Order: sequence, then C-alpha cells, then structure tokens
Amino acid sequence: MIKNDIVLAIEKKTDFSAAKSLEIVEAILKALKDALADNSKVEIRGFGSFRVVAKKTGYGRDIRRQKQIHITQGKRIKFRCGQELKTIAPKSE
Amino acid sequence: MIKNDIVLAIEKKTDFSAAKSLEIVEAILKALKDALADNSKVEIRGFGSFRVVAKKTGYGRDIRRQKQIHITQGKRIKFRCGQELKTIAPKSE
DNA sequence: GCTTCCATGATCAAGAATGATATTGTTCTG
DNA sequence: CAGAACAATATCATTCTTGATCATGGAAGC
Repeated sequence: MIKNDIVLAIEKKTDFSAAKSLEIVEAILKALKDALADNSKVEIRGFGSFRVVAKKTGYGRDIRRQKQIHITQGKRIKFRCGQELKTIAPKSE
Repeated sequence: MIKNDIVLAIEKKTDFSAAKSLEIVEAILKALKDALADNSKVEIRGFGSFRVVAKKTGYGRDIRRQKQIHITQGKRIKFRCGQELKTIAPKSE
C-alpha cells in the first residue's frame, strides 16, 4: 500500500476528488510529522501509537573498514500497534 | 496528539465538518489496518513505512510466577521512519 | 463532562533488532 | 518518465523487545 492507495480509500469512502483526498492525506502526514518533531506521542485508540524515544544504542559499524562508529545520540520513532492491530496482525499466513 | 487532533488538522486544512473529518480519519485507519492485516507493507515516501514481520522472539515471562512462557509465533508491525522523519526526529531537545 | 475501556509501565530472561555506511536495485512520487 | 527515496546486506556491540499481569492515567464515546 502506498500513499495513492490511501487517497483511493478516501475517494471510495467519501465522494471527494482525488486532488482533495491527496490534500487531506498530506495534511494528516504533515500534522503527524509536526507532532513527532515536537516529541509528542501520537496515540490512536484501536490502531496504535507513535512514540519518540531517545536512541540509546551508541554503536554502529562501518563494514567496509570494520571499524566501530560512535552513533550520535538521536531519536527514534517507535510505533506500537494497538489491540485491534494485534488481533489482525497475527492472522494465519 | 490523539485522533481528535488529526481531525482538527483536517478541519483546519480543508473546510470539512468535524464529522466529515472524523469519517475520513477512520476511513484511512481502516484502510491501514486492512492493508496490514493483509501482510502488505505500507510505504509512504517522506514519512515512513509499516512492515509486517514475523515475530522471532519466542520467549516471554510471567513476572508473578517468574516462569518462562513460550510465545506463540505471531506477527509484529514495524514502523520505520523515512528520511523526512529522520531529519526532524533528532531535533534539539 | 463522565464513564468506560484501552494503553502504558514495570518486570524478568533470552533472543533479536538497531545503528552506520556504501552500493545496488526496486519503486514510489511528482 | 525521471529522480529520489527506500530495501537489502554485512558487521558487531549494545540496547531493546516480547509476554503476562495489575494499576493507573488517558483517550474516546456518549
């Protein structure tokens, strides 16, 4: 699934044009990115939650030289799926 | 940020009513959940990607009895943030 | 606004994933 | 279509995740 599929989903669900749907998707993405940039956690009941956590792993490796690299302390965005996703995710495969 | 904030973001970006915006958000969430339930990866350039991966960790623990629990092989939904989120995520804190 | 239900935190152990980097191929997006 | 972003890979050490359970804070429905 790509961004266009989400746009199509909105089109099917509503009666908006493709351009309008795309605008909505981008607005949501922008809102999400803005919230995550602000270190806010995003919590959607029944779906999942995004949390910005500090990276604690301070080691990397350059395979070309096999030397260790000190990883700058940054952040990670972690997504934890909610109850509904937990139910559907482990479906038969 | 909660679901309502996303709804508000749509309202601000567009001129839809709150009910309409909520309908859109739920439509997107449903589409996402449906795709993830189908083991499809969701990839949004510039934002991030969801991937359904098989759980490989086969051990858990019951803290009340301190006994190991064999974890049923299920699935996990992994989210990897894209370049744009990588840029904003490690912002000064 | 209130209530209900969901998510989180902590814990414990062991296995697994992450992180950086460069390259290549894929594919998403404008 | 063209361009850029993303996946995969190998590497190794460190951190983290997973599972269940209880309490609590918080989201969401009414």
